[in-house]
Amino acid sequence: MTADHLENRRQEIVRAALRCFAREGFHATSVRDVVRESGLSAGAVYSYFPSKAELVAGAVEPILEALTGVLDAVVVDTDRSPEPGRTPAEAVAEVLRRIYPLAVGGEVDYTRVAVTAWAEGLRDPAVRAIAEQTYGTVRGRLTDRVATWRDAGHLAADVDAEALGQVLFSTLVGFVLQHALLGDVDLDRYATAVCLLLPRP
Amino acid sequence: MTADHLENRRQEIVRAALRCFAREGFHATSVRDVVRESGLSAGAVYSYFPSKAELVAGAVEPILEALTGVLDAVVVDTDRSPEPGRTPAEAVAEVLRRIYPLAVGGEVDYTRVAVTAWAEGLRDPAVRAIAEQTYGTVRGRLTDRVATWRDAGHLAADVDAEALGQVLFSTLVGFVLQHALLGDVDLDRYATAVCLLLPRP
DNA sequence: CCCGTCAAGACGGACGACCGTTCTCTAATG
DNA sequence: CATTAGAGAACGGTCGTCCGTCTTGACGGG
Repeated sequence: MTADHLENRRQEIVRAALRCFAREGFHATSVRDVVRESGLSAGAVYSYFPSKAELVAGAVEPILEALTGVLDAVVVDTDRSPEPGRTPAEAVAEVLRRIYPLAVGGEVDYTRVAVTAWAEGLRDPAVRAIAEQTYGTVRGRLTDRVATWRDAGHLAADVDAEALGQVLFSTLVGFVLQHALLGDVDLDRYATAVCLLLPRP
Repeated sequence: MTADHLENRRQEIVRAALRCFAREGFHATSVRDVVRESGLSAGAVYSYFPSKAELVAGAVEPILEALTGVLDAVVVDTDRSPEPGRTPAEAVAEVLRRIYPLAVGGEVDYTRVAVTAWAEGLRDPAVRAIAEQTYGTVRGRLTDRVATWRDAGHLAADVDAEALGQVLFSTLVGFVLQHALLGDVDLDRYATAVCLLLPRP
């Protein structure tokens, strides 16, 4: 088996699994469901993933990687600009606008997978590790932006950048939750509202 | 069986179930687990709850009711004051401060149950209905506060109150998620940071 | 050029464990 | 004695996983 073939099959299976997970969550989808959705056999799936838990981890990881990717792209764009023209809140809004089409534009709604991944992270150490690492990175970037913004004199010198980074992070995950669970949030209106936070003095 | 006895037993079972759910989530806790935790028998549990799904719903409902209760209390307090002295962000911070001891001060960490309830709401219509109703109410209250604040001239007249209400709601659920999943948020620092979001002009 | 060989990928039924739920029996109460 | 809450074994079904069987396609000897 060539390495290419192995990787292709793995991705095929992961995509089938994600369709199932988005529909029913991790626990309510059986391995049989994934097998059926993938068009393969149980034996075939188990020759690419040693257990259901590994399949879950394999499905969660690329989603969170995409999030850090987008965030880094926005930060890089910002760093390139001559001066920090965006407030930290505007940076968050930009991240939202960029990640939205990736999250809900495809065949699966990744916001639904994200919410089930949060729940799974509470008990599965592997998922938790992925979440801690990724979300830690994302939040750290936001904290850095806040600190820079504060040190440029736009916020009081004693502002707690880390806590404010946590709050801005909340506006990201809060959008994900409301989109997945309540389904009544509009990206543009939400992003616009985010930009009202931490206004320039 | 007296109505008192029935209600006491039901609450006993619900509390045992919540301990299990906070540990492992809904799907990973079996009815046997709840039976063991409650010290009763399977037959007894099933004579108070017709199914596991009802048990889940019975566990989720009082948690969300507590949330709306606290929110209403804060809104009432605010309405009593001679003028709206609190910004909408400060109202959110106050809700956080009041609900925190209820959520994590007892024998179970309700933020963990909340996160698993979100995931369950994606697929269980009964849980979803409870979440939609409660969170809809909470968000509506926040939207009202924003609209009042805007109409008092503290925000531009064309501000989208509903969207800003959604953003403020995100800071609530975002705290819950970060507390449950990452465990590294400090209530006081977070609440203080929330207050910075919408400063008085 | 054709056919026999062989290895590897895929298949899908089988397995034990455990699931949610039910039902009969027991014990204690008033 | 009548009634009923509670106990816990038992049931059919489904779970995750494994493994024996089969298909397929590349390759080399005649």
